[in-house]
Amino acid sequence: MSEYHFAEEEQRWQAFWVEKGIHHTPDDPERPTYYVLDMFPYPSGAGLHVGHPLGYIASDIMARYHRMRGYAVLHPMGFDAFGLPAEQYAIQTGQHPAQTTKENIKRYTEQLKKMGFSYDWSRTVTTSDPAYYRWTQWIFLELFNSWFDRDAQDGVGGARPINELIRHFEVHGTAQLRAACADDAPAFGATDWNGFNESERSEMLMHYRLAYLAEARVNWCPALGTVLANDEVKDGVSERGGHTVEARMMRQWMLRITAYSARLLDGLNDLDWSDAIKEQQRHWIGRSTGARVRFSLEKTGNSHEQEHAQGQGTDGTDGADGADRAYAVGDGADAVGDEHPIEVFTTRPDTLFGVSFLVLAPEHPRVMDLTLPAHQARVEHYVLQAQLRSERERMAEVKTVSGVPTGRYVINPLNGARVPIWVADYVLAGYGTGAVMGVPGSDERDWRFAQHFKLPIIAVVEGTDPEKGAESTRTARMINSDFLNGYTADDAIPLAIERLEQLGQGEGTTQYRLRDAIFSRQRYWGEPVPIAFGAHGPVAVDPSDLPLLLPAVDKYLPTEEGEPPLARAQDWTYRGMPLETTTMPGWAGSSWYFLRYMDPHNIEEFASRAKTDRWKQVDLYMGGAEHATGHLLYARFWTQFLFDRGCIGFREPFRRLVNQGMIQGVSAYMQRVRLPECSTHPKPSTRVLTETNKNGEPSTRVLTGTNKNGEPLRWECPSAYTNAWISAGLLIDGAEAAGKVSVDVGLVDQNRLNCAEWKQQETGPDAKDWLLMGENGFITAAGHAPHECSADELVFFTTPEVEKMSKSKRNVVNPDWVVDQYGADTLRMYEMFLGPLEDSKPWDTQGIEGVYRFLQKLWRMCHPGGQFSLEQGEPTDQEWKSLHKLLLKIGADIERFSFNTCVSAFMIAVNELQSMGCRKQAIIDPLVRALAPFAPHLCESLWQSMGMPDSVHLSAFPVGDPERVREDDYNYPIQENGKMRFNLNLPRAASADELQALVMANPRVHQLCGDRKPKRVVVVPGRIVNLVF
RNA sequence: GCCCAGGUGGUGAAACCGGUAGACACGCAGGACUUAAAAUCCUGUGACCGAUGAGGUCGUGCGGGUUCAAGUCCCGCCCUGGGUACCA
Repeated sequence: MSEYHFAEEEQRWQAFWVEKGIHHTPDDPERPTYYVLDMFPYPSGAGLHVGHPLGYIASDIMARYHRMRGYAVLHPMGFDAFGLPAEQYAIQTGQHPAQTTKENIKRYTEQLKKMGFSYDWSRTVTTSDPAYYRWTQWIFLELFNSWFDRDAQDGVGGARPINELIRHFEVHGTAQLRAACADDAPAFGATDWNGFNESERSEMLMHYRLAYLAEARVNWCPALGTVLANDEVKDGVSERGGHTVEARMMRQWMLRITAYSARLLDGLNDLDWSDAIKEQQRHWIGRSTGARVRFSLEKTGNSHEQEHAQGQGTDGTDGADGADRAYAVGDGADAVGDEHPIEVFTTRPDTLFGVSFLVLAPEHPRVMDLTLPAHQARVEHYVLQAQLRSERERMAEVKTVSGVPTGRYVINPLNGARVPIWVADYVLAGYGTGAVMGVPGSDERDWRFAQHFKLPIIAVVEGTDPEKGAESTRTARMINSDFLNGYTADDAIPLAIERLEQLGQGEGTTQYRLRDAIFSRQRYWGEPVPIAFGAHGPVAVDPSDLPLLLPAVDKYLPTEEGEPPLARAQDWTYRGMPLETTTMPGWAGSSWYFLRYMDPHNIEEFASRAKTDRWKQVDLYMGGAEHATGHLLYARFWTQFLFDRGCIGFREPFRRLVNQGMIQGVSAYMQRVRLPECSTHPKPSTRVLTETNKNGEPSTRVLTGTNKNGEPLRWECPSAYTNAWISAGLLIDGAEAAGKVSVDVGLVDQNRLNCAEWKQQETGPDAKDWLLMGENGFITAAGHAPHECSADELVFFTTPEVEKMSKSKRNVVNPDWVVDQYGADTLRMYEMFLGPLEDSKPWDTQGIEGVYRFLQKLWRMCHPGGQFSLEQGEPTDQEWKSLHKLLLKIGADIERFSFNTCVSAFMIAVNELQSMGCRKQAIIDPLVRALAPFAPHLCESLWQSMGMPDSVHLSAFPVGDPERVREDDYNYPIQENGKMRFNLNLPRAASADELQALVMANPRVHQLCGDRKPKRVVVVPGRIVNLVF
C-alpha cells in the first residue's frame, strides 16, 4: 500500500509557504495582535538536539493557532550571538568569532527551517550585528545619562535625565534630593557644586548614574588574565585549567538595578508566570523590612576591659572570661564618645533588649579603626584569613563558628547596656550595613555564636530556653523588654521603631538583597562600551557616532599587562581619547531584543513608538526556567527603564511566561571490569582456568560467571586481556568493577548494542585492545581469537541512565536525524505527546512509532487504494459526535498548554472514525484544520488535495459545538461503599430522586443488595450513584 | 537548612471541580494477511486469588486523618529534580 512521503511533501510545503509569505507579520491594524516569542538561543557549534525544539514546537503551535483565529501574529527568531564559546574557539584557532558565529547561525537556521516553524525570518536579529548592537550601545548611553529619582512617579521612583540632576545640584546641592545612589555619596551644597571642577563633578555624578563606574569585588584569575563568573570557579580555582583565582577589587561598569528593587518585586504580582519563577525572583530581590539601629561607641578610656579580658576568639577553646561583665546594664550616656555610631540593620528591632553582642563583617570599613591595640594582631589575622577564603570555602563550613573580639563596646540605645563588638565572617559586608546586632535568644546563628563564645543569652520572648536554642517566633509575647513586654512581634516592632526614631538612634527601613549588576566583561566578543576617557573623566560617545564597531585585534587574549583584549586594538580611541576596553555582558543584547523584533530594520530608533505601542508586551514567552533570575530580571529592568524614559509605553516585557521542561537523554553505559589474574593452576576461589600454548605460556583461559538471572555462563577467551567490557547484568567470577564508559546511543536499540557497527567504529587506526563479553560469547578488536563469536551474533546489553543530553555523555539525539527518519510533523507531535510541556522527561526514540503510525493512518484514511478520495455525504450523529468531542477538547487543551492530551485526542478521533469507516469530507476538513498547527505539512497536503483555496494555515480554526456531543443517557457507575461495582445506563435528564428510584428498581442492584438494605443512597446527577451499607 | 516543582503499570503518561484509577501511545504476547518479511489490521496486557470462567482482594512514595466517596483535600514523614545559600 502506498504511504505518505513526508520528505518530499514537507519540502514542498515549506517552499509553498515561503512563496505565499504566510508567515509574514501582518501590518493590518484591524486585527488583534499576538506576540509569541521563544527565548533567544545562543548558536553553539554543536547545533540543536531534540531537547531544544520542545519549546519552539509549543510556541509554533500557539502562533499557528492564533493566526487561524484571526490574530496578527508576531513570531520571530534570532540569535544571542555574542558569547564565550565562540571566543574560546577563536583563542584556540585564531578564527574570528564572527566567522564561527555566522556558520553556527546558518546551521541553526537550517535546522529550524527543517522543522517547519512558522517564524517570520524577515525580522530575524543577531546581537553581534552592528546594526543591532548600535542600539544596545544607545540604551547603555541612556542609562549612563540617567539617574533614579525616588520621588518620581508618585513616589515609586523612576529614571530621569542626568541634566535634571545637574540642575538640581546647581540650585540645591544634594538637599531635598531623594535619589538612588552609592552609599558613600557625599552630601554637598549648591555652592560646593558650583565650585567643583569638571573632574569633581564627573565623580559626583558617577554616584548617581544608572550605568556607572565603581570598584567591585571580582574573581580575578591572573593566569587567564581575566575575571571569572562564580560558576566558572570551582574549589577556589578556575574551572578551565585549574588556575588560582583571587578576590580583587576592580574598576567596573555597573548598572544600578537596585534602584528598581521595589518595582521589580511589586511588578511580579501582575505577571502571568509560574509561581516557582516568581518566587525565585522574589527571593533573589529579597526584600526585608526592619530598622536601622545606631549603637554609640563607648569611650575607650571608659572601658572596663583590660588587655585580654574579652575572650580569646576564633578557636573557641576558651570562652569569654570577661563575658559576664561584658553585658552590664548601666548608664551609658556619659560614657559615649563622639565617634560615629555603628549602624546595624535588623528585621527584629523588637528584640533589642536581647542584644548581647554586635558583629561586624570582616570587610567592614571600620574594623581596624575600632579594634583596641591589644586585639589588633588577632583581628588583623582574622580579617586576612576571611579575605583569603573563597566564597565556596565559606559555604563548605556553614556550621563552624568563628570570630574575634575587638575589645571595644557599644551602648544599647534602648537600655544603655554595654555590648562588646566582635568581628565574624557570618556577617556579610554586602548586605544591610555590614553589621548586625547579636540577639542569641531569638536568632539561630546568633545563638550558636553566643553559645560558642560563652556570651550571655537573654530571653526576650516567652517560651525561650536559652540552653536549647533560639526562639524566633513572632507570635509569642515579649518579656524582659521594658515597654515592649506583653506585646507580640507585630505590635512591638513599630513601637520599638517609634522609640528609636524619638531617640534619634534609628529608623524603620526596607532592605534588599539584590546587588547592582557588574556590566563589564574583560572579553573580546561582546558589544564595545561606548565610553572614552577624557582629562576630566568618562565621556559618552556621541549617539550619532554609533555603532562603535568592535575593532580587529591580533589575538583574542588579554595583554601581557592583564588589560582586556580590546587594549590590543590599533588606535582604540575616540576624538583622541582612549576608549573603554571592557565589553558588555551577554545579557545586554538579550535584555531588549524582544523590542527590536517589532521594528527590526529601523535605522532611526531602536524601535518606533508606533510599532511598540501596537505590539506591546510579549503575549507568550517560551523558554527554560534556568533564566529565572538572570535574563528575566535584567530584561524587566531595562523595560522598566525604557518606560521611565518614555521610549515605550509599557513596564513589563513578558506578560505570560511558560517554561518548557528539559528533554533528557538516555545514555548507554558499558561496565568495565578488571579480569582476575591468570594462573596455570586453577584457583578455586576465582575459578579461573587457563590453557597453555606450546611455549608453556597461557593462551586461553576459561572465565566463569552468571547472567542477570543467575544462570551460569562460561567463556574461553585469550589470556592476553586484563580488562573487559561486559554486558549488563553479567557477573564474572573473580573480576572487579573498573568503571563504566558511555556508548553513542545511536548504536543501541532497546539497550542492545549493535556490536558489529560498534566494532567498526572502535577499530579505527587508534583502536585499543579490547574484549567485549556478552551472554553468548565474546569479541575482540582484532577479531581472530579462538572461540570468538561474530560481532553480529554477540548479545550485549548496555545499562541505560537518564541524564542531561550532552555531547560528552554521547546521548545526543539530533532532530535532523529524526526529521530524516520520520518527518518534521512526526517529530513535532511526538515531542508534544511525550508529556506535559513543563515537565522534564527522557527522550525515547522507540515511542515515536506511535505518532508516525497515527499520521500515516490519517493519510491512508484519505487515500483509499493510494488515491486521494473523500466521501461527500452527510455524516451520521456518531461521526459528528466524534469530531466535535475532539474539537471541544482541542480548544480547551490548547488554551491550557496541554498539548500531550491534544495529540491523544486526535488519535482517539481518528481511531473512532476509522472503526466507523468514516471518510467524509465534512468531518475530515475540520479535523485537518484543527490538526494543522500540530502537523502543518501533512495537513497542508490534505487541504490542497481537498481542493481548498490558499493554505490550511490561512483557514479558520474550527470550533466544537456542544450540541453535537449531547447524549440522552449517561453510564452511571454504581458504587457499594465507594467501590465501583457496575455501570447502569440512565437518562441524563433524570433528577436525583428519579435516579434513585430507577437504581433501586434495577435487578442488578437487587442482586448487589441481597437481603441488605442500603443505609443511604448518594446520588450525584451526571456523576455517580453510591449505595452505603 | 530554606523555597519551588514532582513521586500513578515494564515505559512515556491520562484522570481539568473530591465521583468508574491507568485514557492515548510504546513495549510485550497471541492471531489474521503474506511463499517469507516489512507494513497493516484484530485480540490481550496493573498485581494477586480464582480454573483460562463468573467473581473477588489489593493497588497512585510511606503513615495517619476528613468524607458516602481521596491519585486529588488536611497533618506528619521519605525520596527525586530545580533554585538558593550564614540575608540579620
